[in-house]
Amino acid sequence: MEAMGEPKSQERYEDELRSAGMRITRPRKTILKILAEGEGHPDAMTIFHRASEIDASVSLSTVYRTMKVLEDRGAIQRHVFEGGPSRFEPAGGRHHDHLIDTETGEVIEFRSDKIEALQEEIARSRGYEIVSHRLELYVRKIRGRKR
Amino acid sequence: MEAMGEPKSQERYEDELRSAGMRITRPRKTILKILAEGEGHPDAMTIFHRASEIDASVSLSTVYRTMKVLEDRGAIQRHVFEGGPSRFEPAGGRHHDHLIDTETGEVIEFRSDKIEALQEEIARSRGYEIVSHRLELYVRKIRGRKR
DNA sequence: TTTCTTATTGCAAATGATTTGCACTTGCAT
DNA sequence: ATGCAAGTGCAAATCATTTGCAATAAGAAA
Repeated sequence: MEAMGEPKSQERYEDELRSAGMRITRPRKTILKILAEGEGHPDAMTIFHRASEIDASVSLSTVYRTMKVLEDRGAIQRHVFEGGPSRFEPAGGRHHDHLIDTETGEVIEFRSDKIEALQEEIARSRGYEIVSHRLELYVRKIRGRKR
Repeated sequence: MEAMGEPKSQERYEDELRSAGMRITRPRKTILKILAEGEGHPDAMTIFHRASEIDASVSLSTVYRTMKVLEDRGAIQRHVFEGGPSRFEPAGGRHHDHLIDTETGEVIEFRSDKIEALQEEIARSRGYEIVSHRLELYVRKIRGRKR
């Protein structure tokens, strides 16, 4: 049922870089491994920390540089939620939007064709075509019986 | 027909500050005048420049401090569009979302009750309640006959 | 496998937007 | 008019991210 931010294997990421003529270096391997683990929507610092546990020599700059390269190649997507640092997720799945739990920071993906259609309609009616869009719902868990 | 980001008079802004026990200083008066002119969705630097023409002594820090105060008092709203600096607009009108012309940076407001309802539904179905949300359509003007 | 070219790296310093510490002003209640 | 806390300008600090540079290491070629 999971199918939007579908994680990719480390090999898949490596191929994406290799086929773009990029070198597969030690630090990159480490970073890709972290991404392949697919733990949520990590920010650069989180990736850096996880990577450091595997190889203490990878630098934060390299994390940033690698993320940029992956983003440019379309291998990952960057999201900037309210007031926070950029967070990344594997790209390639279908487009989707996000629910951000304001208490935990957890990100939940969702998509609504109805909303997509309405957006399209709104832009068109104003004489515009959509280049990209973002819809973010900042939410709080409903406690109580609420089924 | 304009009714969402309805501009406010300088007096209105001053009252909002005064009733919050804040002093109406010279720099604040200048900044509020700029906001009252309601030219689009300016960022701090733009406000600073416009204010400087009226009173060259107002500082950028004061612009930032004033915007923060106004935001905390709920007198204005801050928006951070893709990769840009914060931009401000008078608050108080009905909630609305934005279309951002990717070529000119112009911001157009809109609202869709249908979309609002769908968002509500999506959050609820996941066991959450919406705290706030943002929907931004990055668009490009459709040229040609397209009526 | 050794060589060699150049992409990549780590580090430190630079950026850009925004915030803050501090000593000096200035609203404005008395 | 006065007094003092709120507000200000300025410079320095923050935060996330980028970049210059000299050193290092992929991986194509020999």
